[in-house]
Amino acid sequence: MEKTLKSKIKEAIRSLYNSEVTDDLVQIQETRKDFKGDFTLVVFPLLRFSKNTPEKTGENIGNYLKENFPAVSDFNVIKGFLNLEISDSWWMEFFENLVKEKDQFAGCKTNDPEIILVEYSSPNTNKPLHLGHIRNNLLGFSLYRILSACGHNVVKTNIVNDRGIHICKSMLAWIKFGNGETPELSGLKGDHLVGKYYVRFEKEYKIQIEELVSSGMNEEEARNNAPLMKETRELLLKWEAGDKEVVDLWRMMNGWVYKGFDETYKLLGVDFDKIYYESETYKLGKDIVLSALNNNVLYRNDDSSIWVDLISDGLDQKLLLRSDGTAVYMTQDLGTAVARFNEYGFSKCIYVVGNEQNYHFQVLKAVLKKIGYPWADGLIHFSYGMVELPEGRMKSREGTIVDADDLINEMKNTARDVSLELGKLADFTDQEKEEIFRKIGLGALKYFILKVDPRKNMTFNPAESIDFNGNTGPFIQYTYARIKSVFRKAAQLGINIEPNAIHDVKVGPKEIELIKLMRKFSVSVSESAKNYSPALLANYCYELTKEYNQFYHDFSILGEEDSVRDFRLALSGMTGRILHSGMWLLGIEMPERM
RNA sequence: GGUUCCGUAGCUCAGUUGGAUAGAGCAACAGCCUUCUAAGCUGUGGGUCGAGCGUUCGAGUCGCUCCGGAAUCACCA
Repeated sequence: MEKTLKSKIKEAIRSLYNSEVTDDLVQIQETRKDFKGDFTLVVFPLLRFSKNTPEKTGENIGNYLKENFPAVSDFNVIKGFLNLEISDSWWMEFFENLVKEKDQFAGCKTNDPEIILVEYSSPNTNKPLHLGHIRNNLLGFSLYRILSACGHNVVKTNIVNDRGIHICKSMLAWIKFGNGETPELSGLKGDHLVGKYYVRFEKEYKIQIEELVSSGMNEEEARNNAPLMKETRELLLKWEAGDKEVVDLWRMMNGWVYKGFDETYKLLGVDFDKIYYESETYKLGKDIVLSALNNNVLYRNDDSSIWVDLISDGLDQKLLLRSDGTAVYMTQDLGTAVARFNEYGFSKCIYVVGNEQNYHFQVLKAVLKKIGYPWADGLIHFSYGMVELPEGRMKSREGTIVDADDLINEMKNTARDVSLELGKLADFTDQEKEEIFRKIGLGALKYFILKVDPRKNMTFNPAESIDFNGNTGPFIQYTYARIKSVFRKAAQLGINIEPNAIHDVKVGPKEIELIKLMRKFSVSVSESAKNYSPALLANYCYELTKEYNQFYHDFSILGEEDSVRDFRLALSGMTGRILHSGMWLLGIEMPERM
């Protein structure tokens, strides 16, 4: 609509003032609620063509449009704003086309589809997933769905940090204190079991440090000389040397962890097309660094460590390979990026990684470009803010980490408590009930996290997290369930619920309001894709839900004469379809009843 | 100290490429269940958009300077 309106307005200016104007001067926006009209043209930028007052200019353009463009039924001018009213018949026509459209995302499709990689999750294999990972996974997965809906070819990838000193800590603690404990024997989820030994390591390590400090050593020395740390380093060296016993243990414990992660991913409803392992990409990274050294792009320090100088890029000098020749984090990320490009030839690779790594990704991009990979321009760090608790940041030392599995369970339990207290779903089997509680609990969690602008740090209050009122997932789910309920009832009454059953019917402002909001659906999907922000879409879903709820309360649907009833059924059905699609893009399931 | 990000109602958050009188929810108070699901709807109160200056017809939005908070500046990942 805006597009045709725009060209009509340009036509008007051509005819009235004999001038050509550029698109950016024709500013069209939705009319504010308190004024009459649907779209508003801001006339201020056009005054230099009309050489007239804002009021007169608005008047002239309005008259021209009303005479030459049937969709514009009327207009009014307030100060420098020309409010245009779109005819009811235009809106009805729009709505009927929307109902007929089979592909819900037809309006969102991009003109130039790209191959896009989205990396998310990126767990370490020494501890279970926590609340921060949940935000990461939800953002990444939702981004994948939104970009796909816009017609891009999107690959979901994950990089697992399965190598390094941290996993050796868990291994060592398991060797020393584990007594052969396994997930099967203990009944513990694999990632939790390994995490338990990581915590145990830190605990024992701390004791050793304290002992050394009290015997007169300074803290840094104590950290390096604690027997446990020495043993861990030996373990790492053995791993790098390929010691069979160590590698077997590493394989076994990582296997436990992966099994645990898979369960959590399944609960969250996320998955991946391709998983990369750091243990497989760090060698490629080393090769890249060494060959760049030969081409004089990098330099070697006196102690034979390898560095890159990025001072001319406004960055610093950065280590790429340790003096003993082993890889650092950056090394493997270089390797992973190249491996990905070789495999997929992406035009964009989006890294969903927390904002504490902003600097890392600036460097990664700069190094790749320096080495000579022009495609590095397509690397995008999708940086999101931390999740804080009301008491402040999550800290593992203080035991304030919110575990992902625990949280998901807690959400389900709360959903169950609330539902049962409201006395709902009495006629359902236990299994059906559990399925609905799962959808509601997770819907609450996902929506709560996704509705916030990703860039911002957010506060997550576990106690109040499952608010089922207001701007929440369950509110939207509830509205959807009610729409479904109306249709069940209609079917019982033998009413034809086919969505094309729209006859001539007089529409009121409330209906128009709903249709206008429906029109914004594909816009908000496109905007979400462009800004990499599922939050825009989430807030749109809320807006539509709120509008529909008022409609639902103000009007009866089934109790009207046939033509009105069918129209309202069609409106309800379409609202349900859009809400379902929107929430699906966010990875949120919609229950048919709740 | 350098760099990047954030600051909107008591709390949690929206606010499209700069547009009209600043938007929700929660919390508080007052109404609405014989009626398609009350996990809902309606109403009331609540603001120096961190502060100041600038750019212009117009600034929560753009620029500069402060103030406050976060992250980062590792031979950790």
